Amino acid sequence: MDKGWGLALDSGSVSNLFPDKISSSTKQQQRRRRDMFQFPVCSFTREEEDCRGTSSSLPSSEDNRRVVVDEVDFFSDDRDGKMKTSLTVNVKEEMFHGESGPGSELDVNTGLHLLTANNTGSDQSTVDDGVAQLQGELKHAIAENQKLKDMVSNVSNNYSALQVHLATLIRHQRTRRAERTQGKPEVKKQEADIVARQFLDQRPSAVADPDELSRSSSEDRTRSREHMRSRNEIAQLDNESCSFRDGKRIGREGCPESNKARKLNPAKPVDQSSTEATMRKARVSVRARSEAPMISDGCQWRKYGQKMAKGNPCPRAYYRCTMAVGCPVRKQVQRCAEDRTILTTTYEGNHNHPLPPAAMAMASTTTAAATMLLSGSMPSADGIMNPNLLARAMLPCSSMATISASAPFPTVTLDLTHSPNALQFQRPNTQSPQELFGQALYNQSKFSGLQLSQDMVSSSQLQQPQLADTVSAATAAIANDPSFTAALAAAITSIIGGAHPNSSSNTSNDNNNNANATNNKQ
DNA sequence: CGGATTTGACCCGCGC
DNA sequence: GCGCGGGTCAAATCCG
Repeated sequence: MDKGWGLALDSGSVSNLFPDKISSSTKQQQRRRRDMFQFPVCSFTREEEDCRGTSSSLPSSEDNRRVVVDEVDFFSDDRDGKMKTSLTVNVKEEMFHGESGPGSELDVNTGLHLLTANNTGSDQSTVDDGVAQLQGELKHAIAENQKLKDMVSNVSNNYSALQVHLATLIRHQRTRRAERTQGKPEVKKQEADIVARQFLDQRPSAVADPDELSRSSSEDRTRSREHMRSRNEIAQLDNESCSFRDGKRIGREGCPESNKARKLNPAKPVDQSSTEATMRKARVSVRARSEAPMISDGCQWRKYGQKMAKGNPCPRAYYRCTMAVGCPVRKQVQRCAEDRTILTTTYEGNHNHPLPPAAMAMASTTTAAATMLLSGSMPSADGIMNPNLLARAMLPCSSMATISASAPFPTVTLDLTHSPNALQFQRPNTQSPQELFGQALYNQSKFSGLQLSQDMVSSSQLQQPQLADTVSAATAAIANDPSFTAALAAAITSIIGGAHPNSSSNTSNDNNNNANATNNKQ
């Protein structure tokens, strides 16, 4: 009888070495067994087996009988010479591949074997004590693991909020700087008001003041038109109380003064307003191949319009984020005219609410891209950055990342359609399209944070030497320009937010289901 | 019945 | 001034 001592860990739980339950062999485990990642462990009992690498523990095509390993010693620390506790995992398999035949069923024993350094008599009570002690340690580890998970989750959420806050503050700072240089106190004061109110809008919707909510909601609805009315923003804000009453729109004709005021009160100089609109309206466009009508990105969207765009027989759909009341994020989805399998999704705005892990990769990446774009388009101490350098550095896994600063809105385009790299790091079979897409973006954004934490990037991702130059150049540029702090923060966020893609699979699946349900309706 | 989607109308900026 | 195109609204409709 072959007695196997292999250790198999679900790759999805590598980050969690202490699952909630240490279960004995179950049918479910046996089914999952085939999908598990196996540690290469050498055999210590078979003399004919020497440690020649990972293949020693894997079955060969000629011999399906599993090569076995006796013991994996997890807790070999024997400093005090007392108990030496080993966690051993038994895997007894008669056949490795023959699960379909009778008698070939896997017999997996994941029981704990405890060895003691001074076990002269193999005292059963000592073993029991060891089991109890180990179970206690496991419980403790499980509890700590859960705490750490919670902490990571909290940090991610806080980072999202801070990101929004930071962008607002930067905007505010620039407004103030412009105020100092151009000195039009009255108008500028109103601008500052707008900024402050925008920040109020960006708070999570949990703020409970009904008046505030009503105003926030109405402002959000009108904000969508800000890019059109940027020259007359102040006048429009003054008229909003007329256009919306108790949070309900009373019609465009309900306030005849409004349009008149817009035309007659160009309260803001063109250059400043356009700058502000640009800050708000930077867009991130993602091109990806998908047969689905919409790429699932972890957020919930409500369709609010559809238009035929010129030069494209495919209609363009307009979506609004519905994960929180008043979330300003919108997206446009349109198929490419030349290649109908390519879906172009254009994102605009920052979420004003915490995001589920599945949406973090996308949101962080788009935020990072937008921030990077805006930072690059702004004069810095070192002059103006080359935006395409930024794009390439930021998204090196994408074969094509371009920035278009042309009117009306600066847009970063991330082209995933030619990028096998962007999708090649996936676990096979098990990921939903949403996870694949989010993971691709996660990989990209993680790569963009290469200099921040190289150890976080797997070696497989580093096997892209052609990217080294652009990444290094971007690193130098970023290091020399403090204005990229926000972008770096976003990149860090993307790392944190996507650092546990596997552990977020439940959430992402939920969201994916929701999104698919939405898609199916379309 | 309530929420999501559809779709025609409307508004606005821009170019001619 | 007018027409065009992009973007949004909201009543009507659909759907679970």
